[in-house]
Amino acid sequence: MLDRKFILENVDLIKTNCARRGVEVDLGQLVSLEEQRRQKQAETEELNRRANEASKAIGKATGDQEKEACKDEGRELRRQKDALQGEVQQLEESIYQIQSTIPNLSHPEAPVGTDEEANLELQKGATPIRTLDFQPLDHVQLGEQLDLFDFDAGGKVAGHGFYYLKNDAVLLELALQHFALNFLIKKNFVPMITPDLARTEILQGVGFIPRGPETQIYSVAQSDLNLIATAEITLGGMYADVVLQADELPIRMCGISHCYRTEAGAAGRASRGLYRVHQFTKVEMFALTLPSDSEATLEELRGLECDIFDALGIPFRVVDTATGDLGGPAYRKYDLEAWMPGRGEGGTFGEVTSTSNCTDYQARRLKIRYKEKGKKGTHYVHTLNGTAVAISRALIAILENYQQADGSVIVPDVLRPLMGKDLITPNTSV
RNA sequence: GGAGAGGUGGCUGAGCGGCUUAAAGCGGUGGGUUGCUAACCCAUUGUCCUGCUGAUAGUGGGACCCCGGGUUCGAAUCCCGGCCUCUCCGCCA
Repeated sequence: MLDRKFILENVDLIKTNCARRGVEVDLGQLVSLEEQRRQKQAETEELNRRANEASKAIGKATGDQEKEACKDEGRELRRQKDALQGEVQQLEESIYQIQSTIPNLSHPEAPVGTDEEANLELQKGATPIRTLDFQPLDHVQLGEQLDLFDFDAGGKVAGHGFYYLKNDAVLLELALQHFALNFLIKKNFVPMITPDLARTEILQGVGFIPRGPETQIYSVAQSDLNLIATAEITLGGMYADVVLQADELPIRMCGISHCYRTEAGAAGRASRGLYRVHQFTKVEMFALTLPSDSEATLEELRGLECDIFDALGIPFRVVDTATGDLGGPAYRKYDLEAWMPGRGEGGTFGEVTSTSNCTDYQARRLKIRYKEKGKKGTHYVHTLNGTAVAISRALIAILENYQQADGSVIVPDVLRPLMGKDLITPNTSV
């Protein structure tokens, strides 16, 4: 959420930004409602002040008659105040509703465009794409041969989009988690395993909209709990309503959680197998920084994501996400897209990680602030998030890139000690 | 899950319908005293919204004693609901 004062003082800027992001917002309505709200708020406070005065007068009043007169006056003033306050509250709700649909500002260098077509390729990973002298299989076929997944059982037990990992896929998942964690701990991230459920209020603070008609979020019946879509929710939520000391920043965490997404309306092409699923495990980086540090931190997170996929030996490219594809909270976002030889016709890049600088957009709603010693007032921190490893997509990239003509899959160097084997074949499978 | 107790400023902790402008202590900040440190003395001390005066300084108003409702002229204080914490019991990997 953007600051209301800032919005009112920069209507044209916001308008331009919304247009770039392909978001329609009735700013005129917001301005007019806010004017009314302020007016009525001031009147409410004045009535309240008078009512407070009247109440105090009762204590000092002498005769019964005088007291009754004061009571009547107080009653009447409170009645008027309550009525007006009701109007203020209604205005406030309408304003908040508009305000929360306004996306974050955009980094001046973010490519302008309405959708991912406008994303700008920034760099390639260290690993070149292999030229294969055989027809590559996709991860679903590989998994079938190697007995790594059970999509049928997933469908039977939980429905389409769920799956079982089996045999070496299980070892791969754990090895990937462990690898990412070890890597990030060395980079001073505090490792965390977070709850997989969170309150609606927390989800909203982070920028997710549970329980709406087009929500991506599963919610638990007869409770205020929702299955999280990313540990960003729980890691950010940890610090909701907290005022930090400036010298406690930056705070850097990496959290492992399961991620649950309804993926409403996303079924079909290019989401075969593990690519678009309702549940997966993810190691997520999350950072709280001083505003002056967030841009550098975003570059650092991007670098770490590159290092991880370079270490895994997976070819990828990095794209600077176009304004229209940023979502609400991100000021700037980079995606890593790994080469997936079995995807589409002859292979395509598929998103494997994503890192965003949300500036103060999440912090404002979550009320995560910092204060500097000896200085008055508080400021909102900046929040950033980035995928270290989303296991399901990383599995696709590993299986498809490391496959060999005979259908076996070489285990990436860095995972061998964690997995206890160099090669996945039908025979070697657990 | 059941039964009790409780949630007050950065912390400890009083207040239990108007004497609260939330006591007191600790801590923090500024100053004083002082060979150094410690101790002591004085002053100061939150957040959010908002009005006014050229202003991020000053000054006035409103809100905030876990959250949301209610009673009342008036609620930290009474009532209801929620959340959380502690103690005991039960259940459980």
